[in-house]
Formats: sequence, structure tokens, C-alpha cells
Amino acid sequence: MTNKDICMLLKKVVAIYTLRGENRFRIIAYERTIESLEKSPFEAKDLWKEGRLMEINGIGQTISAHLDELFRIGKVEYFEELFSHYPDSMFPLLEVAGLGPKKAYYLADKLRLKDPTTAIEDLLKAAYADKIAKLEGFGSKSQSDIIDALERFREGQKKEVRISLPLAEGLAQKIIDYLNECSACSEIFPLGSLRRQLSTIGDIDLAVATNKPQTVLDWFTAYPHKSKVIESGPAGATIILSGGQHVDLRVQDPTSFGSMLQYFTGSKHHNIHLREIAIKQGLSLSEYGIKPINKIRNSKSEIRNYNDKKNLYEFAKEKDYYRFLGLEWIPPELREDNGEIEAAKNHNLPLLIEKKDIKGEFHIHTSYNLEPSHDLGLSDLKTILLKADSLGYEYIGISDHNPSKTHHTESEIISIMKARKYYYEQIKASNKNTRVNLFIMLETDILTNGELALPNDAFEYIDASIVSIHSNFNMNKVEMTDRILKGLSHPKAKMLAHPTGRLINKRAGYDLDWQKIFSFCRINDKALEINSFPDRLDLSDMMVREAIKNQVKLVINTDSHEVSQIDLIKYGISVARRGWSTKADILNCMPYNKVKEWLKI
DNA sequence: GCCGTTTTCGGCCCGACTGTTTTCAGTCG
Repeated sequence: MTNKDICMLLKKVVAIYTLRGENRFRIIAYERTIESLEKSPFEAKDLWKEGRLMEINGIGQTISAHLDELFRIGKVEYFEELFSHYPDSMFPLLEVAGLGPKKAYYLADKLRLKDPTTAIEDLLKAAYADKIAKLEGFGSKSQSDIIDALERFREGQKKEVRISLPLAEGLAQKIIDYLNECSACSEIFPLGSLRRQLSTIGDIDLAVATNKPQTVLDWFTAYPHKSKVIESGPAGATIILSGGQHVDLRVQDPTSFGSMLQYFTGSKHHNIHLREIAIKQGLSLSEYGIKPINKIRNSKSEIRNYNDKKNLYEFAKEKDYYRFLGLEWIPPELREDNGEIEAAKNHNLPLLIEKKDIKGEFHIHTSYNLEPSHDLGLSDLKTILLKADSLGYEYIGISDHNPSKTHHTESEIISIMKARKYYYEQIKASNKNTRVNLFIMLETDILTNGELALPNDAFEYIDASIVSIHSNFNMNKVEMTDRILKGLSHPKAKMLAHPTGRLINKRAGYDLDWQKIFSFCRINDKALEINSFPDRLDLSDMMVREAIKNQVKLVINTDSHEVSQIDLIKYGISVARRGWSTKADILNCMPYNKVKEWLKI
């Protein structure tokens, strides 16, 4: 019973409550639990075993009792009773864009959809047979919209198509370039999850400051690479790109653009929390500005941005919007309602790490062929040193994969490692024009039994090692934790690369006993990697925050196999920022001498 | 159903857009 399973179950409860017109705050309570579970780096079942279920944001007495029953006997009687009154076939329909609980139920009921496994196909057949348009509350337009949505769903595009951050940035940039050709756009910003730098992006959100909203919207909806305009009104429009991604654009007057930035950056729960705080101050928040409730201007009326006509304080700058509420400006990466609002109020927001704080990195593969166990890099050391120099780095660590154990004897591996060290030293010595210092390292596999895939005598030829898992991912939590801790115990093993092994949208990654890992790393001076590669971004943002709470050092590496990938470090930095990292938390913000000391060289 | 630096009871965010409606319900962010 994983968090994902629980969320599926709770979503059914939400659908039924919505259908029944249940108290909306009860529904919101379930939605909050779902949101928390989806974001949580920990499995609820693990927390339950430790009696910590109620530590999850949004879980109180009632829901924790339900989950307790679920974990004990595999089902919740109360939920089962609830579900028994509704057709199973309505739930798959909820995944289709435009269908919510009421329509899904109504369609499943009226069209007598019986089998949940074929509900989508059955609904599509009914639509083509013109059966939907005849139903009360539906018409021919909604029928054809449903057909469109179902066809897209069949192509694998659910309500949520999440794409990688770099891909989303690329798509957004193309649209921004296109919008820039329209003279009515005075400012264009990517907002939403893009601005918050989430690891994966659902919709692409853009906002434009303009005095001619309709001109901008007409220009936007005429975007040549769209496949469809979903909606379009005076405040904004939504299109679907040919690849299936949704793009939302909002327009706003420049005098209120700060309010729009705040609103459209989200997250949803950050905004909800902010609005709750505002209500207590007698204020109501929206994308247009801040409105005094009961039309009474408050003592802050000396502020010049008050629009008498609209009874609204308007904000051109986002910073002023937060300040008006008595808060420091909150970096977008923190806006997840995880305590950032309280920190902004108490003036103890973390000073987040920035690109300029990075002084080097340790996980770069070169093209030097040491007949490795895994893939070789494509760029040579000289090229990499020049690149590092251009970035102003003080040092880099080269961490090729260890020589293959299956193709070499121990003594062969030792001579390979010796030759490699000599080769790198020669290259470094012949590159007098770079100031970049070199650490000769290795990415060493942790074998199934926890031993490192390098003979002990070969460690002499490296300064330090990154260790990682590249085989046998299916071990259970206890075994995998032991395996990793054993691997990390070697005195030269200083960093654990891509600690969970996850590949976004491809592989979930293995489970670890994090308390054990954290305390081992803290006590033995080992660092956990934030791998910047967009498919990995591992550790994840939430785990980064946990690691920091546990006083574990982190290191942001790129795992570059080609020189241009060194620039991907920006994505690792984003993860670190989302995990509340300051430069003090990150190993490669330390200057060369300190790093050398830390590596015990 | 949750929650507390105004509360253990009485609150709980704000708005846009669409289709099918004669004033609104459903869905979405």
C-alpha cells in the first residue's frame, strides 16, 4: 500500500463527497491529505509503523484512523460502504480533461457504463453514437468536447502530462520569443511550477503585462505550434501544443502586474495560506490586488497604490505585495506552504544558495578509456578544464566509472588506475593557463554485497571516490541500506551519487532507511549528492530538506558525460533551493582548500 | 475533517471560463 495507492483511494472519496454535496471543507481536508501524500518523500505506511501518521500535514484524527484500518486489514469499511452506492466505471472517467465527479457519475449512470476497465472506450462509443448530446445538461458542443478529450486520453495524455523542466523551459522560451514579436507585450514571465522550478512541469504558465490585453490574447491563440485553443476569455487563454502540453497565458495591466506574478506563481496551497492570513488582517487577495474587506480602507491607506474606483490596492511589484501583508519577499522555489510564510513573517527565511556560490563539482566523466563498467564520457579533460575555468570554478573532480571487473583481473585494474592518474596529471600540468584545480576521483559501483568494485590497492591512485548503485535495484529497504552503508564505509568513499537511483517517469528508485543513512553520513563526514541530471534530480527537493534538518552535507554534481552538460548544474541548484539549502549546506560552495581538507587529502 | 500568537468551537481563498442555461452548475487553477 503505497502513497500512490492511498491517493487513488482518497480521490474516490473526494469524488463521492463532491457528488453528494458534502461539506466542502471536509472535501478540502481530504484534498490536503492527498496533496501531502503526493509530495511526501516518505511512505505513509512507514510513518504509520512508527506511529507518526499525524505528522503528515493535513492528517488528523479521522483520516489517520481510516489509514490505520487500511494498513491493518487492507481496506476501510467506511469507504467500501461509500463506494458501494456508485458505479466503479465512473472513476476512470475522472482522469479525462473536463470531466469531474458530477459529469462522470451522470454519464456512467445514464449510459449504463458497467465495466471500469472499458469505461473510456464505452463512453467514446456512446459519444460517436450521438447519445451524449441527448442527455439533459449536455449538448452537441459538450459531446464533441468529450470526444476530443477522450481521443487525447487514448493517446496517453491524461489530465496531467508532466514533462521535464528543461523541456518545459524550451517550449516556454519558444512561446516567449513568439510573444516578443507582438509589440503590445511589455513584460513576459514564465510562472507557475516553471518559476518555482519543480522537477517536472504539468502546465506551462505565462503572464504578460500589457495595456492591450485583447491584442496579446489574439496573438497568443494564433500561435503556430498549437493544436487547439481550449479556452479564451478577456483575462487569459489556454492552448494545447502539438506535443500535448497545456499553455496558460494570463494578461494583466502593468499597474497590477506584481499581484499577477504572485497569484500565478502559486503554489495553490501557498496562495490559500496567504489568503487565510490576509482575511485575519481584513484583506482579500486576488490576482488584481489586495482589497479591504467591507470596503473600509485600513490604516495602510497612506500607501499610494490605492485605487479608489476599484477599492483595491494595486501592486506593480511582487515584493510590495508581500510587504503589504507584513511579509518578506519569498523566493518562488519555497512557495509550497511548507513553513515559508511563517519564516517570511519572522524574518528567518533561509538565504538560498545561488549559482555564483558554486565553486566546482566532483562528478564529471571524461573520454579517457579505462574500459569502464558503464558508459564513458565524450569530452576530454582539457576541454572540461577550459569549461570549468570559464565558469570561474576553483576545482573539478573527475569521476569516471570504475574499470569493468568482469573484463579485468585485479592487477590489470590496478595498472589501469595507475596509468589513468599519470595521464590526468600530465594533462593538468600541460594546461598552465587554467587555474582550475583537479581532483582525480572515481565513481565506484557498490556491489550487491556492499563491497566496492575496485581492488583496495587501486584506491591509492585516486583522491576520493563517489560511490553509487548501478545494479540489482530490487533489494528491500533493509538490505539496500546495509549495502550502501557498507560501501560508504570505505575511508575514500566520500559521496553517495544519485542516492535513490530514481529516473523520473521511468524508475521509482529504491527505498532506504533514511534515518540510518543520515546519521551515518553526519557522523562519518559523507556527503549526499544532488544529481543535476534532469532525469534524476536525486536527491529530491523534499529529501534535501530532510538531509539538512539532519545536518548532512550535500553536494551538487552534474554527472556530465559531455562538456556542455556541466551547465545542467542549474537544475541541481534549483533542487537545492527548493530544499531550503543555503551555501553552508553545500559542499561545493566551499573553497578549494576547505574541500581538500574535507576530503582528507 | 482540520486546526489554534485573536479560537478546543467556529471558522475555513478567490476567480475565470464554458455550455446550457434564462441565472447557473461544473470544472479548473
